[in-house]
Order: sequence, then structure tokens, then C-alpha cells
Amino acid sequence: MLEEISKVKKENISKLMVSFSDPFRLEIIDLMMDGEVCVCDIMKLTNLSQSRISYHIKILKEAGLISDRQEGRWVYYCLNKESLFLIKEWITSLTDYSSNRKRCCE
Amino acid sequence: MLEEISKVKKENISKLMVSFSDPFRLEIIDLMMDGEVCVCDIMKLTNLSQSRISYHIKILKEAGLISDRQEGRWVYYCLNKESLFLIKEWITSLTDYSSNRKRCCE
DNA sequence: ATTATACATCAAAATATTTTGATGTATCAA
DNA sequence: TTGATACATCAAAATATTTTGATGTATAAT
Repeated sequence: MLEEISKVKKENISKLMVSFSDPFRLEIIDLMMDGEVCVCDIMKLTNLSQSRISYHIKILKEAGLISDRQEGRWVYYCLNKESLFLIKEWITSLTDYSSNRKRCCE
Repeated sequence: MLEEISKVKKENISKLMVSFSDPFRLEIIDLMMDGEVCVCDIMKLTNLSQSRISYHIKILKEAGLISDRQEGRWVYYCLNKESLFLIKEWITSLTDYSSNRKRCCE
């Protein structure tokens, strides 16, 4: 059961990491640092085409990295803190465990 | 100049994130949590072929995520703490900035 | 010297991701 | 109710990544 949970968690992490793995998605993520943005904001700020942005947004959303909110014709996106914490936690676990490692690479 | 530095840093982050974006690489990273491993260790523990492992190791190494140490015929790999901290720092900056964001997605 | 082990590298094939341009849907304004 | 805006979705093409199997190199044991 615990194994199951950690498997789910690992799959989450995996998807989140994939969502971070494209330079344009990193750009979009950067834009969300200051708060929410809509697709047209991103278009203005990056010169990427609309469908291209929608595609990347979809990847980010399916990974759970961003949330959205519709307001009339606009959809606003922003970073999802929980996911960011999940990743941070995972990275921390990597550094923590490997601190009592045997040998190698100081 | 500062811009240059931050550009370099962003490229680092980008490469690191790509290096995290494959499920087999995540497995390999997991194996390194307890300390250093060699390719033959990874072979035994994952059933991946030797050249396949070498390929993924190369990606991880070029991203700066792992370090290596040769001992006779063996090459031992382990996680590079500095890179892990760099990522953690970046994730932290994302959460910090977006904490005083305007609107959206509580 | 010869052979075996540990790993890297390579080119070709297999597979996955991304981009593009077109079309679709919902909302709103005139 | 027509037209415009904001965005999603789709299929095809373009591009990138990954896998495979073969070959190469260095170290070490016999």
C-alpha cells in the first residue's frame, strides 16, 4: 500500500520533471513567477504562436504544475505551489540520503 | 554581466531539468541516493543494457548532475550535491516570488 | 601474449516530442 | 445575429530523443 503511494508519487515527480524539460516551458514558468498570466500575455512576451503555447500549457497542466481560472474569454494560469513543494521535498530527500553515502566525489 | 551569469545559470537549470526528464534516469538517480554505483551495479539492479545505461549516464554527467571516479576497470558514479542545491534554490525562488502574486489559484 | 571484464562510443532504427496551420468552441461586443 | 477575440484541439510534418547491436579502448588476470 505504501509502495503504491510512493509509486504514484514517483509518477507525479516524473511528469513534473518532464514538464520542466523544455526551454519554452521554462520561459512560461518564469513568466508565472510574478503571478497569473493568460495565453495572450505569454504570446506578447515570448512571440510564440498561440497553439504552440496552448500545447505547452497543456503539458504543464497535466503534470499538475499549473492551475487555471477562467474569467470571461480569458483563462489565467499560475504556478501550483503544492507541486513545487513536492519537487523540493524530493530533491531534498536526494541530498539528505546521499549525505551519508559511501565513498566517491566529495 | 549579471545577465550573462543568470543566462548561464538558466542553461544549467535547463540541462539539469532535461536530465531529470527520463524515467530510467530517475531510476538511476534513485540508485545513487545511497552512495556511489558503477555501471555494472546499475545493470544488475535495473536490467537495462550496458550501452543504454552508458547513454543515460552521459546525459546525467553532461548536465552536471553526477560526478565520477575511476578505480581500475570500474567507474563509480554519484550525485553531485552542488547541482541538487542549484535546483532546490531555483525551485525555492519560484515559490518565493509567486507567494506575492496577484490573484488566481489559491 | 591472450583473454576477459568494464565501460564508452557509434551509426542506424525505433520512438517520442514539438511545431505548424487549420479548424472548433465559447464568450462577448456591436 | 454577426463578427471578433481568446483559447483549445487536431492531424501532419518536422525534429529530437532513445534504443539497439556492433565495435573500440583501457585495465587486469592468466
